[in-house]
Formats: sequence, structure tokens, C-alpha cells
Amino acid sequence: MQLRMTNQREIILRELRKSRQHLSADELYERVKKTMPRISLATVYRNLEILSEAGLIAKLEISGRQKRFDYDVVDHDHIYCVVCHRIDNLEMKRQSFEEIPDDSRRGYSITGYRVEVAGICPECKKKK
Amino acid sequence: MQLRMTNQREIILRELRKSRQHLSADELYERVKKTMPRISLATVYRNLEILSEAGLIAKLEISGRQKRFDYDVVDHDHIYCVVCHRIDNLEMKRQSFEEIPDDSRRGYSITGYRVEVAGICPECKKKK
DNA sequence: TTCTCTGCAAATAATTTGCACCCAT
DNA sequence: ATGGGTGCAAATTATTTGCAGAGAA
Repeated sequence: MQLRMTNQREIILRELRKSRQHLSADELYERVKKTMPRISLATVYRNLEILSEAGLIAKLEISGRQKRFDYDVVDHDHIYCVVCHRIDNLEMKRQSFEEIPDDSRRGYSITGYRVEVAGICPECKKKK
Repeated sequence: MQLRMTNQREIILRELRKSRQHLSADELYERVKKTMPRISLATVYRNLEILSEAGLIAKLEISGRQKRFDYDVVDHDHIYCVVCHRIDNLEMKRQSFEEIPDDSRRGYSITGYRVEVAGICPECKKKK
């Protein structure tokens, strides 16, 4: 199965990159609709999935009701708001994880790790 | 509003602790039903929410379709399986996060952080 | 007695899927 | 012309909520 670069796929990718944010499917749908009003939300879902499998975007594993997608594929960590669930990048060097002791691995084959910092974002601090 | 320790609440708490796992609401429901067959799934959801607000259990922020709950309230990190989404504890000392440089904080007030190690669990390795 | 809690069913929210037609290659 | 992609609507999955009766304090 080979990927086709359809118009909708191209716009979805472009809008996510342009946003420089970590959008959910429906947030991205709202933006994409401005350029392509007849696009379906299902198409956005399908393409986010496909694009992340293809490695063109990243699917975030941070909790929250909705899945979020990252325009930046390079390994990096995140800081997120415990109030509004917004996610931002964390500019911080990552240390290697050779240091995980064997008896902590519990028989897992380790494929990666991430650091997630939780906090309250500037906007939500203002609202209080 | 004060908490009442009802029978269902007690059993939910006991079963989660007994499991020593990071169960989702419906997994816990299946276990609790063995002791209390007429309990409703809604009660399990409601109580997991209430118990985690009360600090008796912890709501995990790791992604996956379903929310998962932790019998252990003490700060610790997790390792999870990218295939089956099972979660286990990571026995590893946590280093302090004073080291987050100010310009990485992006205006957030930091409330905590966690390290999540991803991997493939022993069971899923076998299945391949 | 008082008011929180529960079971049940119905409602929501997020995401996925079947299907007939469309269009990139 | 082929077979992946799309829009639409219906289906699923996970979770939440309204309500009337139950039971803990």
C-alpha cells in the first residue's frame, strides 16, 4: 500500500505544521475547513493516523480526552497544562537512558522514553 | 460534601489495591463484580473519580484509549507497553527538576513531572 | 432523618467503519 | 484503469449524567 498525496492530506499536513501547536483532530478540522469546506472530520482522523504511521507527524501519548498530534517528529519532551490540557514543547536536552537498571525494566524491551512536565499555563493562571 | 465509605467504594478500593496493577474502569468492574454482582459500571467510574480526588488512589496521565488508575499514590514513574498498553511501575529514583531552565518553562507554574518509559512487555514479545 | 450514593438507562464525546463514488498515479 | 482516498452516515467505545429509590451517618 503506497501513500497518495491528496489535496486533503496536503492541507492537513500544512495546517498542522503551520499551527506550531499540538492540535487534536477536531481543532485541526476547524482550521482545515477554512481552506477546504467540504472536508470530512473522518478524513482528518484517517489522515492523522496515516501521517503519523508514515512518520510525517507524531502522535502524542500524553493523556487527556483527545489524541493530539505533533508537527515536530524529532524526539523532544513536553510540558502540558493540567487545567486546559494544552501542550507545549520543552526545550531541554535529553539524557540517555542507558541508566535504567536491568531490574527496573521488568522484562520489557525499551523503545524510548519521555519526560512530561505538568503545570499551569500562563493563560490559566490569569483566569484564576 | 463528605465521603461515605459504602460497601461498593470499599470493594473497589480493595480490589484495585489487591490487583497491584494499573487497571481501567471496566477491568476493575469485572473483578469487583465477582464479589458484588449487581454493582454498576457507572458506580465504578464515579468512585474511581472520587477516590482519586480524595487522594486514595491516583489517576494516571498516560495515554491510551482508557483512563487507568494506580493503587500507589506515592510519586513514581511508569513503563508501559506500546502494544497492549499495559502499565507497570518503574523502580528508579527520581532526580530533582530544579534543573528546568527558566526559558524552558514557557511561563508555566510547574506542579510536577513524570518519566514514562515505553517498550514492549514480556507477554507481547512472546506473541510475535 | 438527611443527604450522599447507587443502579439503570439514556445521553455525550471521541473515534472508527461500511459503502459507493472519486481521483492520484 | 486501478486501487487507495473521500464524504457521509451509522456504528463503536469510553465515559458521564438524570432520576428515583437505597442506605450510611
